[in-house]
Amino acid sequence: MTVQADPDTHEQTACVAQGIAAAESYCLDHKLQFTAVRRRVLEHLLVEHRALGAYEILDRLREEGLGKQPPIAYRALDFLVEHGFAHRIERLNAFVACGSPGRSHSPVFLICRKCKRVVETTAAVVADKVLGEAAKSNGFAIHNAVVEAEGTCTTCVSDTDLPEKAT
Amino acid sequence: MTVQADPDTHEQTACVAQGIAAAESYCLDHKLQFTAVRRRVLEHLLVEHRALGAYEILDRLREEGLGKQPPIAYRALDFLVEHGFAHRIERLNAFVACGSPGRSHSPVFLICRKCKRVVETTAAVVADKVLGEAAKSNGFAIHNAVVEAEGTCTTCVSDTDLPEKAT
DNA sequence: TTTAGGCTGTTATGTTGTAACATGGATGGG
DNA sequence: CCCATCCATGTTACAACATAACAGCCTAAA
Repeated sequence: MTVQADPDTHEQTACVAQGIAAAESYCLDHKLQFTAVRRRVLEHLLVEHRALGAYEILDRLREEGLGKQPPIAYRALDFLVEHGFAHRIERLNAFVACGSPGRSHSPVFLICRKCKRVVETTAAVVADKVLGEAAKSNGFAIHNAVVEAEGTCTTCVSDTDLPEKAT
Repeated sequence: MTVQADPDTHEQTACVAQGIAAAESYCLDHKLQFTAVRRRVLEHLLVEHRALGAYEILDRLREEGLGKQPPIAYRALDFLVEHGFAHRIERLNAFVACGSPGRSHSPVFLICRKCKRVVETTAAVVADKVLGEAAKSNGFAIHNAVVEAEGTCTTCVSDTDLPEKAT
């Protein structure tokens, strides 16, 4: 995936433009409406590169005059998630832009406790395989899997106290 | 882990007694108070063998005269989770009894969409290996991981569509 | 007996999410 | 052109999940 180290310069980077372009073309191809609200929500998610709560997004939409009530934000987020432009982070009740829009994948999320940044990485093959086996031996048919890990990212790990341990 | 096929006979099985006994002895060893509320909540979780919401548990405590307000349930659940007798299922905002209390493990949850049953299986490989690698290459130190898969269990997969949820 | 710690009781409120219905704009068939 | 249809948005109202903050109470140790 694309990783952007410096949030300050991030807003202007190709990251955002690429994400928007990908969504745009996908929507064109699939006759979906990439409306102002949906676009703006995706832009916010792309710019932040961290998980944003629905109400956090709603606040921004309000400031921009794009919507006032929760359903506005939730509907846009549902759309983005449904079509693979964003993911929901269960652990945080929040949403993050997808790092690989268009491609079907089994994302793994690394969530930094301190800065709340979310890195999406694809450990697809192994995760699918191992989970698949676990499911099979328990008679489960998996529709949808979530792998989320909370920890400390490189930039934050140097900062303060705890060196912390794995799982 | 222990899997219990028939919920009707489940209530009386060793499953519950074992879980309670494990918690009891752990609490003794660690000078923790295994109070009535905590015990009862764990019993409910063990009996159900599926994820229960905090308010669902609270309802039962109410019926039994063990508590009326949300904090009662949440505090008991926090205790159980903190000491490894239960897990929180992020995806469902709900809680389930731990299948391997006392042992440190990296649980994977298989959640049935229809009957809401939760099977806990230990695919340590997923957490340790896959996540470990992903984390390493992204400079993350993992504290805590969640692997949750939603799907359809054996008994429900045959039914095709309908009959959701047990209670 | 006093004190400190931990559990429970209670109020109040914060946060997240959705059901249900109304409005309005675009599009395509007649 | 007009209407039916679809889909997005606007709005109200509420449901579901969660916690802050403080009060009371019991027990165990000093």
